[in-house]
Amino acid sequence: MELTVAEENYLKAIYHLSDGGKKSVSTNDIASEMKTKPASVSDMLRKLGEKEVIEYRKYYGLQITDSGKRYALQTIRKHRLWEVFLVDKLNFAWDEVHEVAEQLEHIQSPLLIQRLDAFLNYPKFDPHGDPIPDEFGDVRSRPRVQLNEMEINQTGQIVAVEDSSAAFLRYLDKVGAYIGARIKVLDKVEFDGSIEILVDQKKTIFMSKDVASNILIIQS
Amino acid sequence: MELTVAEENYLKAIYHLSDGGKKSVSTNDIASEMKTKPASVSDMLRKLGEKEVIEYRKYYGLQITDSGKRYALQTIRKHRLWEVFLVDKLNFAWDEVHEVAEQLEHIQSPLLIQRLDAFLNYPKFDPHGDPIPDEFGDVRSRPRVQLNEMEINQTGQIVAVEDSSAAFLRYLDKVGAYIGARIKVLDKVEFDGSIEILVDQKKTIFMSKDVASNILIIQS
DNA sequence: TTTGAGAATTAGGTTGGTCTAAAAATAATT
DNA sequence: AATTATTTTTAGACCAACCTAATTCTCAAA
Ligand SMILES: [Mn+2]
Ligand SMILES: [Mn+2]
Ligand SMILES: [Mn+2]
Ligand SMILES: [Mn+2]
Repeated sequence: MELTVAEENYLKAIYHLSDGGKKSVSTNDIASEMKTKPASVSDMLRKLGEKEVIEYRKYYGLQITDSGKRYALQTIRKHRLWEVFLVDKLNFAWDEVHEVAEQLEHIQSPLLIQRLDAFLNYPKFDPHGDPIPDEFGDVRSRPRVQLNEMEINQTGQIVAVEDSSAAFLRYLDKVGAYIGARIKVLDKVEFDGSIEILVDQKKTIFMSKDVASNILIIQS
Repeated sequence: MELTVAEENYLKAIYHLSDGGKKSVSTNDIASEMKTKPASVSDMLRKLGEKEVIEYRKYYGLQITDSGKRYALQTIRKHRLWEVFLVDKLNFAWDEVHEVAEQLEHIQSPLLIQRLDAFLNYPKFDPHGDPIPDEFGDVRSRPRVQLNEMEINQTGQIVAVEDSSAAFLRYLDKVGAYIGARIKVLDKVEFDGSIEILVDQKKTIFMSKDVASNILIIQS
């Protein structure tokens, strides 16, 4: 069975809003995420229910099915692979890729995705540090901590940011704290929670607790 | 103004069928090209007329406007750039690319196309030897060379013959050197100017300088 | 110059995706 | 427990893109 572009977008939104099927999602939540009206969502939920990618009980919410999860993860996989392509190969900035990936994720061609994946050297994370599901929908998830929660002398790798505003990304770019950078905590200031880190064993940078709390690390 | 995916596809078909606005096209021609019914075409022609990308007089056919040509050439440009990407970067065979390019050509992002063009090193021809319009819609008139003037390792596509005698055409047929065939020069013999070429990546043929000088190639 | 074949258009219907406004169901408050 | 507020669904409509069947138009042959 194949899904329409709109169905793919709804399913992806449902997957994200429900945190992979764990939390419950409301019609209004979906509507605001999709920038449509609740009436349109009700209509779509009925259709998604008929296609059995969600289990839908009127007025009582929905549950994404295993089939639905597979579709959602497939779309997420494509979205993130394209984002890697745009950044790594076409020199897009982090904050320029989303709109385009939102379109590219709907291109139908298993061969294309397989080849793209190989061309990009089987990346495991997208430019925002989010994990790329494999072709079976498996997501390798490693525990991520906020940089401000790390202790002195602990080390790790920057894998994601929680604030992806252009201003924040520009700041990171400027100080050289890019995704993938290896870091070590050199010092922490008790008073205000600010932190000093060593980036890639060569550059030392200071940042406020506020900034650090928006940087996600996988420790190693 | 923006065109829908369907409108882009119709306009591209009209552009091609009319040979860039030179020949007249019938509703039935469009219908069979687009694999739709004539009734659907009439409907679409009315819409395209309203958007002034064609000039449409009921029962008397249509004329693509300058605006329409620009849109068509833009879509063709994107289609062919993506084909180059698929073949050069993702190792698609040149007969596997069309379906996917048919989808990719509708992605809306001027920046994407600009960057893709640069990434591919500003190619002038697609994998089928068709010219890629530049960002202003200008198509470089395709310089044709005689096969005997090509050098070893150069590639191209057979586009015409200068001798159209039955005997010559019969010969071409026999060796599989038909119009449209992609060729690569494998070897040249200094002594008599004879040449060895690879046809469609599978068949090797020898020909005299005399024969080769009657075959016209667009290099790519 | 009438007529008939074929081409093209219109009429009316379907599906997907959206909307507003009205109605119904659930949740919260008194 | 009753009433009000909020959420959700339904009703009815619109637009894009298609379809089949009926109609209209053009053009060439009788
Ligand atoms: Mn999307
Ligand atoms: Mn992302
Ligand atoms: Mn297309
Ligand atoms: Mn081509």
